[in-house]
Amino acid sequence: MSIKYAILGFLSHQPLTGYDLKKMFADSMTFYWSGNNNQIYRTLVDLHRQGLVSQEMEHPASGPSRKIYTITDKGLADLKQWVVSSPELPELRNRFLMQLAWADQLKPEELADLINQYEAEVQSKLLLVQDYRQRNPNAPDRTPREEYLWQMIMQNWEAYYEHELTWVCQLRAGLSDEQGSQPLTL
Amino acid sequence: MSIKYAILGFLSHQPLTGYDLKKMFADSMTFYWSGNNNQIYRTLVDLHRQGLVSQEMEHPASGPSRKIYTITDKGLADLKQWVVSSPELPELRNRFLMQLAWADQLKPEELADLINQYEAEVQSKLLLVQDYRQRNPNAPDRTPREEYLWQMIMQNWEAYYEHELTWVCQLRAGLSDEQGSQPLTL
DNA sequence: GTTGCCATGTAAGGTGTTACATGATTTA
DNA sequence: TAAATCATGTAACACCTTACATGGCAAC
Repeated sequence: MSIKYAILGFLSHQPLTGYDLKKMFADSMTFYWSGNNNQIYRTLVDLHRQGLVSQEMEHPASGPSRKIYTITDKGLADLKQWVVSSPELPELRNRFLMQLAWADQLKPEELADLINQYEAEVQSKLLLVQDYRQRNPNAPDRTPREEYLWQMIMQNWEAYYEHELTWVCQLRAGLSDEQGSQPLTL
Repeated sequence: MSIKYAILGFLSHQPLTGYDLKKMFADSMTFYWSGNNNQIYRTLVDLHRQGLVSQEMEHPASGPSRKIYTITDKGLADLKQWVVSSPELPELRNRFLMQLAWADQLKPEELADLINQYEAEVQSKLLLVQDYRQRNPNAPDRTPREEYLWQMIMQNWEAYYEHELTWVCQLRAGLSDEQGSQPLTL
């Protein structure tokens, strides 16, 4: 359960409502969640039960009432304990690679088409990430080291999509060169 | 539901039992599944109900009886339809990046330690993938184009872990250089 | 006055993992 | 005779997504 720590992480910067978190997930780029309500609100209830966050109701004169969650010392400790725990290998599920794996029944044009579509997807995502990174140069409340870490995280994503693009080019080149006779020397 | 197509894909080469599939997933490298029984056997039942595979019981004189599944024409058509369907962006969940994101409370040694652990994980996985690729030079029943595609799939994985390693080196370099003062020019 | 945003939540279902259960056969 | 492998399956649970439901306020 890793959304738990994503939430604790966001809360370690500032108190937030469920709705705030939902938005943060939705446009975070680096955190893959769909930003769906169900998980967020349930997890918040759970965190509260475990004493990792405290809850405060706010009934503003205008606007709907909201529950503001603040991380507790216990929550901070739990977060830190997770942060130093052994990192795992990334989970990478590339549906396109599976399509390729069984693509031999396709005609050359069909295969080329598939590859082009994938390239276009990756390309547009890359632009999104680059754009996002330029629009969010640095958050004001971050230490230099933290800022550096976040930049490197963004760069990791950017590099991933860039490498994916160059790989696609290689793939296509190898296919047009007489259907891949000397692909391994590329 | 993408394990469905992974199974159909394997069956498009040859008839297999659930147990065969389980082993293939377990040591496939490129297909991330845990190779757990539950999903495989359930999916096979489901595929059979849908008429995408046919089932044949075998009661060998020695050894347990087994159910051999063979892909049908309908199954082949379904597989092909999926293979040409629009590819999606890969799903990449990197727990380590999330740990980094909230790592600012750590002492420099703790952070360095975390990074080293991640590097070691990636390094050993890379060796595994490289080793696997060299041990399985080419399957006998593949067309040249198919062989090429599988090689490129393996290369995609290999390249991913390689890039992850170089990124880790950059990350560390930027941290030791006076805590990331000029990280962006890397 | 209707669309859109703020804000909370629930229902239902799909997807994936771990662990359990069974029984025969092969190998050490 | 004990352990490993072949072979099939179930139970329970964790995780994640889509869609639904409600209601107030703001802006056009």
